[in-house]
Amino acid sequence: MTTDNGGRPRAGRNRSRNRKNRVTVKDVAERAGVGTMTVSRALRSPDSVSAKLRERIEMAVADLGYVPNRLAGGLASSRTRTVPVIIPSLSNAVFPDIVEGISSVLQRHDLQILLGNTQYSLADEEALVSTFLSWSPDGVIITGLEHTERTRRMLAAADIPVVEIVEWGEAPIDMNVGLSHVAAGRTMGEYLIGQGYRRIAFVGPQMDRDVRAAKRLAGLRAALAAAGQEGGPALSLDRPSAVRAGGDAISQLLGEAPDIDAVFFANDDMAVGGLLECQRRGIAVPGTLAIAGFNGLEFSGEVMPRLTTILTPRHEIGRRAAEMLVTRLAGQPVAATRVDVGFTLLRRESA
Amino acid sequence: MTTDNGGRPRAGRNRSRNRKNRVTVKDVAERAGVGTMTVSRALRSPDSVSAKLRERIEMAVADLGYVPNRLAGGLASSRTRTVPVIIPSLSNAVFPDIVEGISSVLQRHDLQILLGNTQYSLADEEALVSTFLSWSPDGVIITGLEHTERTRRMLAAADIPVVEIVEWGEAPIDMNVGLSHVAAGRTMGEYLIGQGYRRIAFVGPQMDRDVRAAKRLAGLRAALAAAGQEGGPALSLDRPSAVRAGGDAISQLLGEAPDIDAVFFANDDMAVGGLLECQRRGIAVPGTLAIAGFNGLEFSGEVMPRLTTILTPRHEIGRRAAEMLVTRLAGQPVAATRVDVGFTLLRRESA
DNA sequence: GGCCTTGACGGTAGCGCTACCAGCGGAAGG
DNA sequence: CCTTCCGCTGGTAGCGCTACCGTCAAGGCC
Repeated sequence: MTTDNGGRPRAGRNRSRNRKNRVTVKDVAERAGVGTMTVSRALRSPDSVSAKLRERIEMAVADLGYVPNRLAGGLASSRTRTVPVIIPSLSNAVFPDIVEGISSVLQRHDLQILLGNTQYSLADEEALVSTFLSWSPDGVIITGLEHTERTRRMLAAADIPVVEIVEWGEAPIDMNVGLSHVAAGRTMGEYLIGQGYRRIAFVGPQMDRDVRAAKRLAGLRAALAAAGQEGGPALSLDRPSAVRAGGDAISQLLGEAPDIDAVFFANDDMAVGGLLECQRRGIAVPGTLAIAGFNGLEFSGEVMPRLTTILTPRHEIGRRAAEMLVTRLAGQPVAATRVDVGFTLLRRESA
Repeated sequence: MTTDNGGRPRAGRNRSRNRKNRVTVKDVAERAGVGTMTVSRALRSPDSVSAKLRERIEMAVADLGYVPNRLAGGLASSRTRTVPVIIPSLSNAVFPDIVEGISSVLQRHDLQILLGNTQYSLADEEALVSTFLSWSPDGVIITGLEHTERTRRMLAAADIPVVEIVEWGEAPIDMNVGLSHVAAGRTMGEYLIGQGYRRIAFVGPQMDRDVRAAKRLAGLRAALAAAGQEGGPALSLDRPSAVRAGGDAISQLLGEAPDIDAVFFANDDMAVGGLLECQRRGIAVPGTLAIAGFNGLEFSGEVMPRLTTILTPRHEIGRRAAEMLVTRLAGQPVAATRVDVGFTLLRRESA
């Protein structure tokens, strides 16, 4: 047992005891009566070792319970089978879906995820990239196309596959999978205008930091401009996206701009919050006020009326990003290095 | 630039070029006119180096853009500032909250998270633990108290702080933060019985794998038994928890056991799905059918009627687990190594 | 049958860092 | 003024693994 309930301060120093008993390649090599290199090869590329030795080595590994030390391997080869995944937040339901998609591919290829959370801060992102690179990762998956100059430089200099995800656009550092949030915002704007709404408000979370929410707003404004319309107010909340935030936003909007006839929320959780707030207040949706969301989270299709929203293929973004990375790592060419996964307007009842 | 758009297969082999240019402690030492050890010390424990040298070294580091190689450092010291976090799934909204809590503490202490996803499989968990340990992590955070014997052995032998989270119980490997899911299930059962419900059904996701959902059911059954009642059917779905799954479960239950008067869902997302399905079908909640959930996800309080549920302090679990780990790593004793964070029954309108 | 190719195998030299310990100079004490 | 002690500093020896290349045996060829 490693604990003694009282919580003895098990020093972080001096793990030598731990080491003394450690099984190394050398032990395996001796046991199998071969050289260390043969053991190393047998484990990494079994085909390059004769069947007989391979078998002996496998037995020795099993007998001794040998687990290779990845630090040593990584140091020697600068390949670590490690992929940092850098996202702005986990509380926004969008990112777990993406990470799940990434994870489904990477785990199959024996690649470990290092998770980093930037809190939508480019400075934090830069710090994360720096430490992650000190792990000699085999590749990097990072959210968005906007980074500090130093972040871009470090990633480019690392000479490993880099996939920028979620947003699709020009001049990625290396590879890119995502969608145009401006186009998505415009599509929703055009749809709402086409439905006859005129005073369309927008609600986004912390838009000074969440660039993609801001782009959706830009798209909406483009659509309004093209239609020669003015639209309604745009609200940038000072807290992360959440159901409750959407409800509060509705209350605020109704106070400030009671003439609005539609609200486009930058995220479904807020939109559903808005929808439910309307129900509580007895406001007819979409009769009095139309509500639209973004992302196509599962429960947006379960509320009544169902939420009109834009479905983003989050799992696919993660999966494809990971696949591109894996392909590159296998030394194969990646057919398309800039992938626009698009989006789908879900016309439902709320707008 | 590292890309050439066509996707040239950048070989995984031969990163020597990369290496050649790498700035090492030696370069910094030369530049600052000191020995490598002094550089190493200046970076890890600045106080043990004279102010003059420290300053010179800091300048050299900045000038050269030195970033220490963590693999080499880890190999030499067997300390890596790395903490694997092992959870069953990211798609269950519960776990992102926990990871967020962990992350908020660990990032502050310059500890990296290695994320592992077991898909509720103990065999996958064992494989994950094995690879993670080969990284010489400084500690481990792992979900649940049930593991394979080998998993437990490996973790105990690693001689690092281990925190088992989410579930609270006897004989943890090392430290433990969570709550009793049996007690929580019983509490909800007692409440429902107290409210006069008699035919109480239960719906859980993949209960052969999700041990904690099964324990909530066990708690409910204990409450029913104590009250001398029989309850209703228990449904174990064959897919992960989701809103849609809850709606389908309601449909199935109404077909199979139309006399039920309450449904206790093992998760809020399913419960909300059930609630919304009832609304679509015009079934009065709680009049005809009461609905209860579990976890206290945010939107459970926004639907109408609001969902009666059990609030679990997910962020707190993550935060405290990380804090215990950090305390141990600092060589300080942890006051309580087994922490029951408890739960709160949220009596609302749906049951 | 001798020579050269081919492929499996192993020795050795690092990868970049830190633990260990020795050295050295200055402060304190006799 | 010399000794003792202490704290800063740096040389050296690994940490455990893999890249590189040399060795050696087997097989193919003329």
